[in-house]
Amino acid sequence: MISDSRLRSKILRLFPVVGQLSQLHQDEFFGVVARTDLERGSSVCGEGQQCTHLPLVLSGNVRVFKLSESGREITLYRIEPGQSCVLTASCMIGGSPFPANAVIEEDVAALLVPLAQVQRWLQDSPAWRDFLFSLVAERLAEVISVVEEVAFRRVDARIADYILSKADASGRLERTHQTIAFDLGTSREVVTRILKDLEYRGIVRLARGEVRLRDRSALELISK
Amino acid sequence: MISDSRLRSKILRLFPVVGQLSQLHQDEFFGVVARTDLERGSSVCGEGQQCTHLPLVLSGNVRVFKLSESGREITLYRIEPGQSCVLTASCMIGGSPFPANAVIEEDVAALLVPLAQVQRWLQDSPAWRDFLFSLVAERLAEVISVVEEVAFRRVDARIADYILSKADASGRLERTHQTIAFDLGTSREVVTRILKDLEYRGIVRLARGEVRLRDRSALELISK
DNA sequence: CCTGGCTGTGTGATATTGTCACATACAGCG
DNA sequence: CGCTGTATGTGACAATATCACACAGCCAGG
Repeated sequence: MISDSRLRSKILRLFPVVGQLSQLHQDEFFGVVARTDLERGSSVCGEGQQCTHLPLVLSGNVRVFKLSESGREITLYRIEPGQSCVLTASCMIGGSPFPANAVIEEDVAALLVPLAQVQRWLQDSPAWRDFLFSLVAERLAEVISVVEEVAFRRVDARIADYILSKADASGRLERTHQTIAFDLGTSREVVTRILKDLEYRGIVRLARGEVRLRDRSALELISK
Repeated sequence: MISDSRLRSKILRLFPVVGQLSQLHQDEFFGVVARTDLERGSSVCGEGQQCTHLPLVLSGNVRVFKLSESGREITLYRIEPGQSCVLTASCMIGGSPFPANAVIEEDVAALLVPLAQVQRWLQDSPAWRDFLFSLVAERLAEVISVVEEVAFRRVDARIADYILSKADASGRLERTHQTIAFDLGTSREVVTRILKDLEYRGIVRLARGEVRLRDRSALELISK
């Protein structure tokens, strides 16, 4: 039950779909959803697990990834505030098990919507249907672009993209080589070598746990 | 408009969901859907194209794939009879462009459902909702498993799997090395080399445009 | 029947990426 | 200080991708 009006308006801002529900369903929404906090590092859905609630993320983020037997990982996508775990959603509805792992990357505050309501609003609200379908379509597109990346692009170009897109305004990126490797689905050594080469060429500066961008345009060239 | 009763029963067999629509919607279904034939080799959805109908496949199949600039390809999944192009579906509903290519692999007969009906039945029929959601969930799972394959498995193991799963009862597989490479997202030379090695080891026999399985258990070992 | 031309296959050379095995460097802490 | 993890650096070698080209089987037109 959500009564705090500040929280309500935050919810409405992040999930405009809630505002598009009928007054009745909106009341029901605030009545049945539960707020949870999930701590950084905790695992959300194990491989093959069944889910009974649809989580709507208010803050923090969740990394959804695949694990290999040899200890490598690859990130499929991240769930950011205003989004939801559609894999959860589709598995709930389709009844299949969850085909990946998910861990909290930054402390998450989320709302849990029980399966029954998810289904009912799906029936009653076009906005809710669009919301869920758009989420799934978006994810499918994201995962397809991961396939494209892994299958066709060179690792140096992917690392270049990674730095360009994740570095903060001052060009700093706080990650270990291992973290980057886990995101990209490659091995730590490869990341180390490519970064070292970029440093040698004066394009980045390296320090323990951090990459600093020096020459943005050169990196853009490498990212092609 | 579908009036042929043999066709009707085929549709009901391939798409049980149609039988679960209300009588009214079922009549509407047979009234509004159009039958199309698509010829082998024709391209269905170009990258970035918008779709206005949901195609339900009755026979034949469609290969959905990604193209790289360098001329490589990778198959994301195939649409078989009884299935539909959910990418189409989710793009229709989510409004985003289609992020891949699709070509007819074997001549296709399909039904086209206009967007308006797709949306309306989504509202009225739980069975229809489940049908569409399950399709999307399935595709998402398929594409995720492609990511896993490409990122983590060795090409020889993937080729072994490929032969085991696609060869007919007598162990024959009619494909060129290029075709296999396109499916797996690797290059033709790599396929040639691995197959040649398998032949040298007595596990397969090669001929122009065909692979013949000789030693199933050895291949299963390679596929791990 | 011969002969191009096309498609499919074979192969070496070289670059990139993944794996294994260690070495070294840095940070925090008693 | 020295100890203990975590993070990074690197050589050697295996697997894969790319490039360049050779050659083999098939087939249509002469």
